This record gives sequence, structure tokens and C-alpha cells, in this order.
Amino acid sequence: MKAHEKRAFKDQLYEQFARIAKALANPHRLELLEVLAQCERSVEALAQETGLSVANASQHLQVLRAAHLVDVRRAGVSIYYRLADEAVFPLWQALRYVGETHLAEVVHVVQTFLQDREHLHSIGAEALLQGLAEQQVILLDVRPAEEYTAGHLPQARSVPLEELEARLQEIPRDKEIVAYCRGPYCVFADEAVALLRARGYHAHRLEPGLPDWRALGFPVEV
Amino acid sequence: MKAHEKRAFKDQLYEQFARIAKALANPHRLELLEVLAQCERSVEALAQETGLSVANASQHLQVLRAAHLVDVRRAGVSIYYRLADEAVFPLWQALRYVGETHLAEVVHVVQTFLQDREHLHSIGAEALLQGLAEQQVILLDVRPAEEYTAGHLPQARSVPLEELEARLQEIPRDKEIVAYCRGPYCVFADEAVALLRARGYHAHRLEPGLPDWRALGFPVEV
DNA sequence: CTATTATTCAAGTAATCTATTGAATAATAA
DNA sequence: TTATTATTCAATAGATTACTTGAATAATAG
Repeated sequence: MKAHEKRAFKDQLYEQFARIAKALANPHRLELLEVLAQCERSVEALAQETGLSVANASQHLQVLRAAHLVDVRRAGVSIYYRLADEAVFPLWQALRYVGETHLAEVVHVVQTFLQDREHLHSIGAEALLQGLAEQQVILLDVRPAEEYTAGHLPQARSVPLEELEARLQEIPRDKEIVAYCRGPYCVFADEAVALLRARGYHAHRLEPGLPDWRALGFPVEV
Repeated sequence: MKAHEKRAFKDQLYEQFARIAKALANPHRLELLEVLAQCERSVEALAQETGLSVANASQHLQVLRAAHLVDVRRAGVSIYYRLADEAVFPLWQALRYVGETHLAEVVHVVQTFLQDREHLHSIGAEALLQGLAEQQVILLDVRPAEEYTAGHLPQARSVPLEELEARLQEIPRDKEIVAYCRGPYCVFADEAVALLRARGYHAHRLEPGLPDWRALGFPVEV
């Protein structure tokens, strides 16, 4: 291969990879991907969840779609977006990891808004599995119900954060409670654990969110 | 946490992750990262390697540096850039993987420029390790010598592609030859294998390049 | 101290990206 | 058919990005 062919090859190749990076290069699109990692959503639901106008959310979703990071299906009058496949989440995970380890600002933002996270007594996947095996743990999925329906940890009960306070009598006081949500930057589990501990429960936060759990290779029920 | 605080938190957080994605969102910067995954390089060397003007390469490198994806050191009159740490390459790998699996254009570009790659008889890491253990394989690192010096596979000999033809008498004809280079889109090993097979050698291409080999957890010598 | 070399900076222009607005489209319900 | 709802399209303005050029800086050699 001649030198100018090599250059043309590299130019065309890296151009393609940059297409995907460009689709990721916007904070709103990253947030959309994080929500879609939970379950498919309509444009309107995504706009609501991320605080974007519908037209703007639609345009961002089309950018993600052009990069083949998401797919769509129409159901009646609504259009539902979803992650294109299981390769997309690990890419967001890798980006997240580099941000966490390289950008002091990430640590600073988390500390500013989520101070005292140590009080939540986070546990890992192994500790959870052991507790479940010993039947000492009640596992709560505190995400919205539709996300639970789309896939949840084995033995998890759906108790969306919004309903938790009203449904406290369902939750046994003699067991350890473990709550999980969307991922490390989701505050649903934080707030659930804080509420439970304030009411005298022995509560913990599960470190991985549902997509992280799935990416670890652990089973997910539907 | 109140709703407007949650929004401020998410806005600030995703803004940070998008900083990194923006640094990746340019084909030249991706190529620079791929070269830097081999070993540190001066600005001039990087500009030469990627076909950029020095001023332009310098500016791209500063973008990567602002995102903490690369670091620098000064040595005399030159400034050497390197990947910030071992977390950066897996991010590029994840991006590469999504591109390979989601973009038909990537497959098309590779097929256009690297037709008949099957004739190169690629082998994987396990097959190589077995061949080396049985002393049936001669392993060639056909990258430029400085990249070999910065780190290479155990038992590999440095025979830069440029020198291969002139140094054929060093290479025993009764062994299997395996050549590796920078990665799946580097053509050094392709051309080395083609040359060797044309001269009657029993030659193969190693699938992973050096950084991929390292990321697989296999040992690298310096 | 001066000249040289490698790199960065600053300014300018063209191209691309983002959010907003209001109109257009597509499926469904009345 | 007409009205309604969800989504997309098209046009626009402002912000950001990319590359070029020529000047400025920083380390070193003479």
C-alpha cells in the first residue's frame, strides 16, 4: 500500500470512529444514554426526564441514532428509543471511568451535591449475593416501576422511591435492607437509604446500578 | 435534594464527562491517541506520523491534555506527550469496538483498503503463547524500533518493517513466523506477513497489537 | 550573549453544533 | 372526515471548533 493510500485509509477510518465520539460529545446526549440504559422511553418521557424541550430531545436522539448508538420503534402514536445493543453501555462505562479517575471536577461535583455518601454504607455485588443467599437481606429496586418491569435484580422488590414512605409497613424491620437504582450518580437509592435509616432500618446502598450489574455478567430478571 | 439541585448536579456532572468525549470527537485526535498508545512521542514526531502541521498537532494535543487524556514531559528542547495512564487505552478500545460493530462504514473501509486479510492467517494470543512454549514460533515486532524499546511482547525480536527485507537472512526458514504491530488497523504486520509469505516463509499475523496485548493482561517486556 | 530548534500562542476565517421557534407529518380517536 | 397527540422538520442566530499563518517563548549550543 502506498503512502497516500495509507493516509486515505486512516483518514476514512478515524473519521468513522470520531462519528461515534461526536455523538457522545454532549452532556444531554450522555444523560439520554444513561436513562436509556434502564429501559426504552418515548421522546416525551426522555424530554421530561432530562429537562429538554421535546424538539431538542428529538434532535439529540436523532444524532445518537445517526451514530447507531440507539434504535427506535413506533408504537401507535409514540416513538420509543432504546440503546442499540449491549455494546453501548460499556462504552459509556469506560467514559465514566476515565472521567472519575482523571477529572478532579467529577469528584468535586459529587462531593458537593452528595456529601456524606459514606453514611449510606455501600456494599458490592458479592456482599449482596451472600446476604441474599443467607436470606438476611431484603432487596429494593427504588427506580420507577417501568424500569423494574424492563429488568431487575433477582429477588428484588419494586418500591419506587416516590412510594417508599407510604409503603414502609411492607418492609420487615428485622432484616437488612439493600436499595439500588440506576447507577453511581443516581440519587434514588441514596434517598431511599437515608429515609430508611431515619426510620430505624438497617439499610445499605448497592454500589452498582442495574446496567452495571448486568455488565458485570450477573443475571437480570424481567 | 430538591428538584432544581438534582438538575444542577446532573448538568455539572454530565458536562464533565462530555469534556472527555469532546476531546475524543475528532479523527486526528483519535489517531494521535492510537500512536501514543505505543509510546511517548515529541510533537514533531506526532505531526509527522499523522500528517498534521506542527502547530495543528500541538493544538490537538493541548485539547487532549486539557481533558487529562495525555500528559507531557519536557526533555531538553523537545516536549514528549504520552497517554495519561492505563485507563485511557481501554476507552479508545471501547470506542473502537462500538465502531466496528455498529458502523457498516468501518467494515467497508477496512475491506476496501485491506482486502484479502484472510490470507494473512491471523492467530490469537493463546495460539501464539502455545507456539512460543513449543519453541516452534519466531515472534517479530515489526513496529519502529523506538516502539519496541518502550515495550514489547516477551521473546519478540525487533525487525521494523522497513528493515525486514534487508534482514531476511536473520529469520530461520524452518520455524513459523508471527508478526505483530500496533493494532488491528495498522498495516505493518500485514505487509510483513505478505513479504514473508512471498519469500516462502510460513508466516502469520498476530491479531492483537501491543496495547491490546497489554490490555488483555498479558506481560510486556521493556 | 546570540542563534537555533521545538513548541506554543494569537488572530482570523470557514465550518459545525446547539437551542428555539413554528410549521409539517403520521398515527389514532371521534 | 376532522381533531388530537407525538414527533420531526426547517430556518435561524449564537457559540464552538478546526486549520492556517506568523509571531512569541523556552531550552540549549556555540
